[in-house]
Order: sequence, then structure tokens, then C-alpha cells
Amino acid sequence: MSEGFKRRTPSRLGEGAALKEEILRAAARLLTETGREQDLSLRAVAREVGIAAPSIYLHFKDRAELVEELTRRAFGRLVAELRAAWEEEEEAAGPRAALGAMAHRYCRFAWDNPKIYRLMFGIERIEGSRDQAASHPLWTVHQLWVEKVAVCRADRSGHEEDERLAKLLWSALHGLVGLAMAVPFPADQRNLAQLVDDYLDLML
Amino acid sequence: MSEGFKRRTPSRLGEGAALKEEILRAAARLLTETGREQDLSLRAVAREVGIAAPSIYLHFKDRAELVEELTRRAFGRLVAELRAAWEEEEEAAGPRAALGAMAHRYCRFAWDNPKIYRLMFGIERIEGSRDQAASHPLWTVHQLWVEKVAVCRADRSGHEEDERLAKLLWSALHGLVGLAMAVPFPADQRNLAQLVDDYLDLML
DNA sequence: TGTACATCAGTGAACGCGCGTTCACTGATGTAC
DNA sequence: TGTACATCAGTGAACGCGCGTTCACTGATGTAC
Repeated sequence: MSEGFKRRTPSRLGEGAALKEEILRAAARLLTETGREQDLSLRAVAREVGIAAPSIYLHFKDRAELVEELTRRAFGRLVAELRAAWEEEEEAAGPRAALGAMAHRYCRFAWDNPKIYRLMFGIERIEGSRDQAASHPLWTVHQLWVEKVAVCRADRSGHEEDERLAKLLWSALHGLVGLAMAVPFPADQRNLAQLVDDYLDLML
Repeated sequence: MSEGFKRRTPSRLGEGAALKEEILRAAARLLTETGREQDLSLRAVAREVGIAAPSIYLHFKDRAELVEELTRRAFGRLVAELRAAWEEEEEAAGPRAALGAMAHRYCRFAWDNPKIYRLMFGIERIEGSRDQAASHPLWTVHQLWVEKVAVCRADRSGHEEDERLAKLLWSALHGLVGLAMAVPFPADQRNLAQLVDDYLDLML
């Protein structure tokens, strides 16, 4: 009955950072599970965590910083998953199969987290300095593709060509999931996987 | 000086519809030229047209209807441009070149109208009935690709395969422009065109 | 062991904002007589 | 030709809302003596 009257018991042990984690997790939850895109408001996040809205300012300078941290971590997760997919597959089945696993994992990540994926690849066009651009997590993803494509084509490698193929592959996957999510009739995921394989066959 | 005091002179001649056009044009302008995605508010549109906000309700039931009409027309324009690109090229240079022209035109449309393109292909997941889904403009675009791909492969045609290739091509283009727009360093458009050609070569 | 105090994580109330939408209105035009 | 009236495109003021952010506060914990 008297729910909502509780004051959050503070963290104390030098670890207000715990709340920071809770906030980020709640924000991610809002984006993956419930809610429209715009529901990622400070107040909504606070509600989800069960704290007062101003408490967020103890851990983030402003809303922009929260969103930035959220996407930074999402990129971290994506890259980690891609690396894992590669490594799980490479030893057993070789680089070509490993690249395939990476591609499928990429699509699954996007498909499972459409709102977050959209946030990561939105057009907020920061247009920062060259330095910022170089350290943008998108670069990490890009380089990962180039690196693994190069491994697959070890024999007839050549950086120019590797990069071109990596771009083609990444774009194709990005478009595939993007379109599948946009289309108003439920695209079955099995079909999606088939198309991913088609791309791989075409390109290697 | 006394700007803003003017009352809009009414349309009268049975043609309040003129204002409807003005509203839609202003909304499109807001999306292409200025402004962030969210600036497409009724009040912003009214400001852009130079009318009072409630006047919009003379022509649209609510905000949703305005946005829907806007995207419906955008799809209309896209399809018209694609058809034009095909027809301009086919007679002179044959179907393969015409498909290429279509592909390039598609990318240019997206690149020139990023906000509108994003609106068209956003994930608002309407999940309407089958009937609605069947008449969704996305279907028109889909069928256009299938149709033209089929023409290109007249000799070894086969609907299943045509459809598969059409999907691959469309997704690839969608991904290419989407990624180019997402990336924080300016992707030069020449490079984009090169990649489009690469896709076409791979697939046909 | 007991008391005074500093720390600082978290809070409630309030701000000003732009939004979508409703409502009763205004006032120029076209029509009836 | 002149007057009364109907039409209806467009309006200003107001509503309630959720938002991001600020501010002075509260109150439990840890520390100093």
C-alpha cells in the first residue's frame, strides 16, 4: 500500500557507482523491452529504476551524457559478441565459417535490440573533429570487419580490396536488418538468415 | 515592423486545399533543410507556413495523419523517380544499365533526403492487418525491384530467384546509404556510387 | 563506549518550455432577395 | 443596385501534459574525539 514512500537506501561504501549501473541497465531495458523510442527520457529512466529524476544527475552531467554512455556500451557489447562468434567458430570450422557466424551474430544483435541498434546507427551527425571520428566506436566495428575479411582472403589479400569487401558485407547486413525491421509485415527470421548466407556466398 | 499581425487571407474558392499543400510542403522543407527529426511538430509546421497551429486541423485529423500523408507522398516521389531513372536509361542502354540507374537514383534520393528517408523506413512497426500491409507503399517499392530485376534476367528468370535477388539488392542499397549517413566522418558520395556498382556486378 | 560533526547519496518542489489538441470566436466572401 | 444572412477558412487563448534541469533540503553512514 504505502509503496512509493520508501526512500532509496543510499549506497555509501564509496559505491554510488552501483546506482549508475542500475540507471544504465534500466535505460537499456526501456529501449529493448517496452516503449517507443522517445520513451528514453530522464524521468522515464528514473521511474524504471525507482528513484527520483534528479538523482540521475549524480552520475550523469545531463541527458546527452547518459545516452552517449548507453550507446558506447552497446557498441562494446556488439563488438564483444562479434569477436566471440568468430572465436567460437574459427578453430572448429575455419575462417570462412567464422565470418559467417559473425555475420549472423551481427544480425541477431540488431534484430534482438532494434531500438538500441537504431540508437547506435541513428543520424545524429556529430561531425566532430577528425580525432573524435577516429575514436568513434563505429571505427572499431569497421576495423573488425576488415580484419576478419582479410583473414578469410589470406591468399589473395590486398588491403584495398579487403576494405571494399568489408564495407560491402557490413552495409548489406545493416540494410538487411534495417529493412526487415521497417517492413510492416513480420519478416521471418529464418528467411533473414538465408539472405545473410546468400551475401556471404556472393562476396567470398 | 507589424509583421505577424497579418491574418492569412482565406482561400474561399472551394480551395482550402491550397493550404493543405502548403502545409505538406512546409513539413517536407522542415525535414529536408533545417532541423532535427523531432522538429516536425504541428506548431513548427504552422510556424513554417505562417499560420496558427489550429489551422492545421482544418486539413488533417491529427498529427499522425499529417505524418502519414507526408510519408505516403514521399514514397510516391521515390517510386516516380525510380521509374523515371529506369525509363530514361533502358531504351538507350538496355535493362542492365537501367537497373544500375535505378540503384543510383535510389541512393541519391536517400542521401538527398535523409530525414524523410528515415521517416519512411523508421521502425514504427504498425503491424496492421494483412490488407493494410499489402497496400503499404513499401510493397510498391519491393515489387518495383522484383519487376526490374526480372527484366534484367529475362533469359534465366524464375520468380523465386528474381525476388531473392531483388531483396538482396534493395537491402544492400538501403544499408549502404544508411551506414554512410550514420558514420560520423563524411563519406564521400563518389565512393558510395562505386560501391553501388560493386553490388550490381556481384549480383547480376 | 558515547557524542558531535562532516560527508554525500538521494529527494521533493518548483522553474520554464514546447507540445497536441479543443473551443468559442472572427471576418471576408458568396448568395438570396 | 443594396441589404441581410449563411458559409466556412482561419484564429487566439487556454487546457493539461511530460519533459530537462535547478535548488535547497534530508538523513543515514562513517569518522574524530
